[in-house]
Amino acid sequence: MDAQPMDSKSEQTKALVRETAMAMFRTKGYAKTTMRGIAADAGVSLGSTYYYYASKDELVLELYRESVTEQQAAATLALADASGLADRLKAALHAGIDALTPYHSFGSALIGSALPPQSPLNPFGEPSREVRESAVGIFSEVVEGAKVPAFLRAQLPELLWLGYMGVVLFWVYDRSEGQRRTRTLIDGAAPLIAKLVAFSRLPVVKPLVEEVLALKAKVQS
Amino acid sequence: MDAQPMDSKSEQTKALVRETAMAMFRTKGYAKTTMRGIAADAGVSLGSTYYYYASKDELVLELYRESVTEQQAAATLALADASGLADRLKAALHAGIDALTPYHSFGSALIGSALPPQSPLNPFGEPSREVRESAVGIFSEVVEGAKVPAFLRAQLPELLWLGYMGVVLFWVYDRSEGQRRTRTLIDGAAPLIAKLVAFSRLPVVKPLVEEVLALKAKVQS
DNA sequence: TCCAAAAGTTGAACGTGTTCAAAAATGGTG
DNA sequence: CACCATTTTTGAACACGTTCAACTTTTGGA
Repeated sequence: MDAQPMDSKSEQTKALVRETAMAMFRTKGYAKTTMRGIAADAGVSLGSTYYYYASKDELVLELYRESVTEQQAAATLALADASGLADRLKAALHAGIDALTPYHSFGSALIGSALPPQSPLNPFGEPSREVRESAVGIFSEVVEGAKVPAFLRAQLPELLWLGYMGVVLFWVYDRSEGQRRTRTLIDGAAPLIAKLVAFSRLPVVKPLVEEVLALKAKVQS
Repeated sequence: MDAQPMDSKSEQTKALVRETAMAMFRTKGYAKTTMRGIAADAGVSLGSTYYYYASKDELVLELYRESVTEQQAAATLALADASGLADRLKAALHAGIDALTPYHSFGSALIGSALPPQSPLNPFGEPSREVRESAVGIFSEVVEGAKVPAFLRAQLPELLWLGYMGVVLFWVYDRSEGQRRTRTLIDGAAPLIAKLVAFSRLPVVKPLVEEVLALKAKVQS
C-alpha cells in the first residue's frame, strides 16, 4: 500500500551491507576494514556480502561515487559566488579536495586499488564513466562562467579535469599537516592556468596551445 | 685463492632467489608469481625467501632497479647522436619506454604496488631515492647538450623527470598495439616542450615560467 | 679442539580476499 | 496445499602474503 516503491528484502540487505561497509571504511580505513568484519557488523554471512558485491573494490567504488556527488554539490555551491576563471577554478578545486579530505588516511591505500587499468575504480575506465562525466561536468560549469577563447572552450573542461586528477594524485602523496601543500598548489596553479588561458590568444602562445589540443586529439584515438 | 671476492654462500642464495624471481616475474607476470612459487623454483623454503627479501614488493624493487639501469644505458647511448632539446628529449623518453616495454603486461598490476606512498616502490619515496636520482640524471644529460635559458637550467631536469613519470603513467594505461599512443605522445610532446623552453625567454612567457618555478619551490617545502 | 653466538633455514600458522557447492527461503503455478 | 524453479544464504575451503618460534649450520675466538 506504500506509494513509495517498497524495497524488497534483498535490496534492504544490500543497502545494509553497503552502509555497514561505508561506516567501517570511514572509521577504520581501507586496510583494517575486512570483508569478514563487514559481514559480521552487518549480521550476514561472508558469502552474502559477496552475493551483493563481487569484490571489496566494488564496495570502495560506492564510496568513490558518494564522494564525487559531494564534490559536485560543494563545487556548485562554491561556484555561485565566484567569477573569473582563476577564482572559479580555485573554488572548484578546493571544493573537490574538501570533499575528499575525510578519506585522506586511506586514500593512500585506495590509490592502489584505483589505478590499475582493469580496476572498476580506475578513473579513466569504463565502469566509472558515469562518475567521470559528472566530474568533467563540474569543470564545464567552471568554464561556462568565465571568458575563454572559443577555440579552447570545448576542450578545456576535460583538460581541467585531467589537471584535477593530477592535483588529487598530489594530494594523496601530501603528508603535510592538513595537506597544506596541496592547498598551496591549488592557489598557485589556478591563477597560472587562468593566465595561460588568457594569453592563449596571443600570437606566440596560440600555436603552442593549438598543438597541445591537436596532440590531445591525436593521442586519444 | 680466488682473486675475485668470493660470494659467500648466503649471497649466492640471495642471488638465486632474486634471479628466480626476476625470471618468474618476466614470464608469468606479477600476480601469477607467488612467493611460494619463487621458493619452490629456487629450491629453498618459503621462510628463506623472506629472510632475504622482506616482501614481494622488495623483489619487484629489484626489477625496477634493473629497468632503470637499462633505461640509463639506452638513453646515454641514444643521446650520443641527438642534438637539440626536442630530439634529445625524444631520444631519452623513447629509450625509457623501450626499456620498460617487457614489463607492460604486469606494469598494470605493478602500479598498484608502486604508487601507495609508503610502498618501497613509490617513485617519490625515500627507499627509491637513489634510483630516482639516477633517473633525474638522465634528464640532466638531456639538458646539458641543449640550449636552455639560464634561469631554467637548474630546475629543468627535475621537471622533465616529472613529465616522464606522467608519460610512464600514460604508458601503463595505454592499451593500443605496441603502445602506439604513448609513442605518439612522446613525438608530439617533446618538440612542444622544446618550443616552450625556447620561448621561455620571451616577455609574455617568462613571468609565467618563473611563476611555475616559484610554485614548484613553494609546494616542495 | 671446543663451544657459544650469530647467521641461516624451515614449515606450520595466521588473517586476508575470494570461490563454490550445498542448503534454505521465496514466489509463483496447478 | 503441493510442487518446482529461482533467489538468497551459508560456511567450509582455497591460495595468497606474511610472521614466527624452533631448529640447524656456520663462524670466530679461547
